[in-house]
Amino acid sequence: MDDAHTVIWNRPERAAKGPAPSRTRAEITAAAIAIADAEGIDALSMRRVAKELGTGTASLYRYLASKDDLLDLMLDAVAAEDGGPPAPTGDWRGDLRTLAYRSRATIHRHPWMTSLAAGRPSLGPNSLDATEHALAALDPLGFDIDVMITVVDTLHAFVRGYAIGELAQQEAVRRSGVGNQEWMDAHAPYLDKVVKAGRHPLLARVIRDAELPHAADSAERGFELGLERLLDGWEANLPVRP
Amino acid sequence: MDDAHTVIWNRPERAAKGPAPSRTRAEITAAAIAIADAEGIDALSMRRVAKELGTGTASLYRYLASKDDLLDLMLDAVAAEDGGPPAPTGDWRGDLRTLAYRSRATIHRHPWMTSLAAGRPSLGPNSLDATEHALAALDPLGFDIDVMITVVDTLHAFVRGYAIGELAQQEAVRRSGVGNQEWMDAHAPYLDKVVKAGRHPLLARVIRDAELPHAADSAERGFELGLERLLDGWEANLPVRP
DNA sequence: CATTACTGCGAACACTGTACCCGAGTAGAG
DNA sequence: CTCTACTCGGGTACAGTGTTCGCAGTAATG
Repeated sequence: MDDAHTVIWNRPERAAKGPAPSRTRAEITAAAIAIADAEGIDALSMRRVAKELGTGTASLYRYLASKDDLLDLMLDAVAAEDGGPPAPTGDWRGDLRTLAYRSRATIHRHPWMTSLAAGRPSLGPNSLDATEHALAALDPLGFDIDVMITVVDTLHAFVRGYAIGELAQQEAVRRSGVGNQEWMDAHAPYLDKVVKAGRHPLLARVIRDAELPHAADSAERGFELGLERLLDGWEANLPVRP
Repeated sequence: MDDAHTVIWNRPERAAKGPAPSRTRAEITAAAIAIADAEGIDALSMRRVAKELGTGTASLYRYLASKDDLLDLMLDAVAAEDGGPPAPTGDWRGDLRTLAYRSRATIHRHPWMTSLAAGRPSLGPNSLDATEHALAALDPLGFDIDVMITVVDTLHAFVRGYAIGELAQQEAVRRSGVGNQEWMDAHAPYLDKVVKAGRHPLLARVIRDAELPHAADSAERGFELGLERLLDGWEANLPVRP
């Protein structure tokens, strides 16, 4: 069995013999990302990609073994799009913060990422680069290598999880085709009923008294607050330098 | 326009007139969850659910407006399955920890949750219950209501994001149909190449020296570590009690 | 220059979600 | 008790999906 090609990153772009391919994997990936960005992940079909590229649908399967491979390529392409992560500055808090904000911004630019990452670990070269740089920011702290992994994992988990929560709202609005105001109007009577039922006193307090949910930058501020507490947690557990 | 029924939770189970429906929404939801648990989210189709229930496919649309509605119902049903969250004990760290572990366990029992939650805010009654209880655990701490929201959000974000990372691996294995060992074998030569290339010294150190990734309970320990740091972060920022 | 190994791609297959329509059956009104 | 209005179940159909097959054409190799 030809094991070498079962992993997309190991497949050669061009064959040894035969005519030159008229398209590249990068071209196909870019077209797919453009579609997903503009019309959502549900609009991304092989036929749609082919149409965008002015080619036959079946031709795509000369470059990709499956649609899943295309999704892998999309995830990795996105990981590289802003020229790779910045170099460590020595200020580990700032570095991690920057990393987190950039990661969140990337997800916002490509909302479909969140639904994709759910069933797909990314081992693409650009994703590996990103992990390397996150580790580099932590390196001077003197953490155990195992602890460093958990720090990076936790940071990623928080960013991913938080961004998913943010986008779930937006996606629901987009999917149902109604505007944000109409969506809130549609749910308001239901939430009112919940509050009036009295079995959720704290939720009622949230709906009545909380200011953050109504703020224009509520997601921004919630993200900042969560992130800073996370950093605080590590700062309180720095290893003793020898 | 009939706004009241545009939200699934407001739709009456039974119509005012006419014959009694032979199935319930709960029955359909349970069948769908069983399929998704056993065969993965990709195997969940309306025809498959209908077959499981011994009914016609089109009949399902008497109970649900769309497949998306079914997915919403599934998410909310899962939120209720272990009899609701436990009551606050006064030990806020313990309470939040319990909540986090239960949430993670639920996701592990139903891996498809992660791919669904990506595009769907959960406003079902059971999901609201869960939020209420999380807020209750925090109530005695004297946090501002807005801060309480961010704490709950951040905790959820971490748990969701971390569990997604865990399941991505498992899902990839399940999807490709090969065992965990075969999967690692298939990727090993590629990772070796990366290490040998020398441009990822810290990743190389991880692959060579780290013990955690090879431990049987690596995910468990990583989760615990991340969670404790998160709790540390809040503990370091408790409000001054008057 | 024949051979070989590739490329592009139309057509087809087995699926999917769901709209439409029908006969059958039931509940409330008179 | 009859009538009528409405709901239920479900067969059929449609548009769309990912993917495979087979064939014609092309570029490099020996």
